[in-house]
Amino acid sequence: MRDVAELSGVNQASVSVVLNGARSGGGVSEATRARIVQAAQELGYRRNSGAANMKSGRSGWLSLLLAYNEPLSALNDGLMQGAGKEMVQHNLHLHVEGLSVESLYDEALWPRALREWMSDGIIVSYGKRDVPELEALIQRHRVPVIWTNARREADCIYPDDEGGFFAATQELLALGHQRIAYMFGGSAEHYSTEDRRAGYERAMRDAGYMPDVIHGAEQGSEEERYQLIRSIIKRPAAQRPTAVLCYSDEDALNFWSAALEVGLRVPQDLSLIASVSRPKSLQGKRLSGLQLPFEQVGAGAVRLLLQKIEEPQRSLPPQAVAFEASQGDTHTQPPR
Amino acid sequence: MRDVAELSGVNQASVSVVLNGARSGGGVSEATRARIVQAAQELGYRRNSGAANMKSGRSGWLSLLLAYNEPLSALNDGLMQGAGKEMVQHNLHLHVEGLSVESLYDEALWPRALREWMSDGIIVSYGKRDVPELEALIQRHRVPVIWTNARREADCIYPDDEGGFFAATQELLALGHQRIAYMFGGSAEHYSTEDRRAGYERAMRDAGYMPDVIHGAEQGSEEERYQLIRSIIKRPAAQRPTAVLCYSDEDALNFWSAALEVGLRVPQDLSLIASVSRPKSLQGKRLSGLQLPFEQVGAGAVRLLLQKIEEPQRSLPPQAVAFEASQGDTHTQPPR
DNA sequence: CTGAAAGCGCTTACAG
DNA sequence: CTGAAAGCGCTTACAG
Repeated sequence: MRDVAELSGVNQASVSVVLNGARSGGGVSEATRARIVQAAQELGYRRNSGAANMKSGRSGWLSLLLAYNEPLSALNDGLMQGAGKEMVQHNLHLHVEGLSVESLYDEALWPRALREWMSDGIIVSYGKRDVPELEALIQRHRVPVIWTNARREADCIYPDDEGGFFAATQELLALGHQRIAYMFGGSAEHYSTEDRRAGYERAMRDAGYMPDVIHGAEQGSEEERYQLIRSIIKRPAAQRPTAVLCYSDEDALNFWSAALEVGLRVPQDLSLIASVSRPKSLQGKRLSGLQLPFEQVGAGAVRLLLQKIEEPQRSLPPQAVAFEASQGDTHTQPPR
Repeated sequence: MRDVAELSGVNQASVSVVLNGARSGGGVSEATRARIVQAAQELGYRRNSGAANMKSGRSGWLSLLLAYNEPLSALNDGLMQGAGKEMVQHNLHLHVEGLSVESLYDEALWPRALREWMSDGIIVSYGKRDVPELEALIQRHRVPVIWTNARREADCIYPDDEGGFFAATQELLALGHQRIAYMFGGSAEHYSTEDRRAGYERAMRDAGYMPDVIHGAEQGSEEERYQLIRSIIKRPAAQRPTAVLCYSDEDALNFWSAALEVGLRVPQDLSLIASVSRPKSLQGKRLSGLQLPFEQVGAGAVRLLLQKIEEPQRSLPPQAVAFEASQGDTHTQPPR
């Protein structure tokens, strides 16, 4: 900056105002401004963000702490994009640190966003229900935090899994399905496991039908799980579900292939809906899916975090983000 | 830090040495050290990393610029993890910024890692073949850079797609397959599109067989693509391939479902191998896959970048990372 | 419209 | 073993 000032024949402070000044203009003539910009270009000037942050007390960074634990890490893209787009509007930047399980227990591996003062706030996407270690770490460091993809008492935002599966079940009911099964799935550590089933059951009960939750084989091998699915597809037609709602898209594809195996068509003979984080296809048809609304979760998390940064003491009420209606080629009227 | 010094009755500089000093000890007695650590805990001291970087001239961050463009963004996890693990060993931290297409053209959206001086070097994962805009941006900012997932003249590291598909073809040949087809795929912008096909063709020619590349429908709908696959499965047995190698796991699953539709079994009647970024299953069997070696690419990128930071002028030779042998349940001996 | 000065929170050589 | 001082590169209020 001193070099730029010298080359353009002005004071270093003027360079600061022109290149990074908050108020545009700031009392610098157009000619001077042009000279400074020119000089900065010539010298390849890049601001030292450490120095800038030190003075201003704000870094302009928000940190996203992303758990490495499969299968939840697949959620990255949507969250990042949603958060990123929202941040552009506030002239903020997103900064992602991976968070491995081990890193919670070894001080040397702690995310730097927690250990040091380097971002204005933190968005956590951990995915498990209870992480007391992480909780303690955060408490101790008094950083503004918003939790995503977790249902907690405050300061969180997550997809409305209960509502989404309720609505999807209603959609199938509206098409005329009555024997709608739910293929249970998910990790015991994640709220969605309970919530999705609950949404399905509520819709079934509301409509006066018995929920049919397909359990078992959760712990078994993939092979066992497939055999279970096959046995359901092979039920006599009058007992076979005409539609299956699945926690996971993998299971939906397994229903699909089991149907193929016995000569049933999807969706004419069997409707399928599952939640998906990215579109899935088979036979050139798109699996009807509830797209997880992670872009909105990401954007919402940024907005909440900005509030939290303003008023760190205030608890923010939990926020559930609605799914969009299921889209795809694998749900239709039931066979008559 | 001043507060910590006061509370523990020492000079601020001693606090710095104890809490963040490079050389352990640094000439501070054990008793003093303990008092200082205690005081820091009590006050919840967190170092201001901006100030620290400013003094030391090194930030301890490496930036990973990650393209948002589907479908390449799915590569995140492996790269991040591989890079992250390697960095821990050098006491460095990984910092990820998303890179959208638009951000290349709008100065306000440029990654901060480029605009500002805030990390010691950059790992780029963009995925497209040519990105002159990004190239120019980087050149202009004179930051040490390593490119991943791109085959370039220098300073890059990428999966050895040619070698991987060569080896997979040889594996199928070794099992006794002769009619091995290759389902073409990939984006025109990515080197793997060419390289995978080339690896397949080289293995076939080496063995004295005609390559059978299934083209067409690249631009068509998913439905058209599936019809093409179906027509191949419906060929008379003597002309039908006994094994298909696929660029994408989606196509492999489509071959699989087409086989199911006409009553062929996988792998007894049809072997399938595809490259995968995460495991895929159908019917409770795992698709035989070439696992993309992104963890190694990430770790290697960090090592290369550290070299580059030491000697920014030197061009580093391109580095291709081998795939592991294909694993899964869908390749076996051909039907007799 | 432009310049001089203070100070953000650290690290590092150096003096005691 | 401990302390005093300089200075990293900025921003911001203030003086001219």
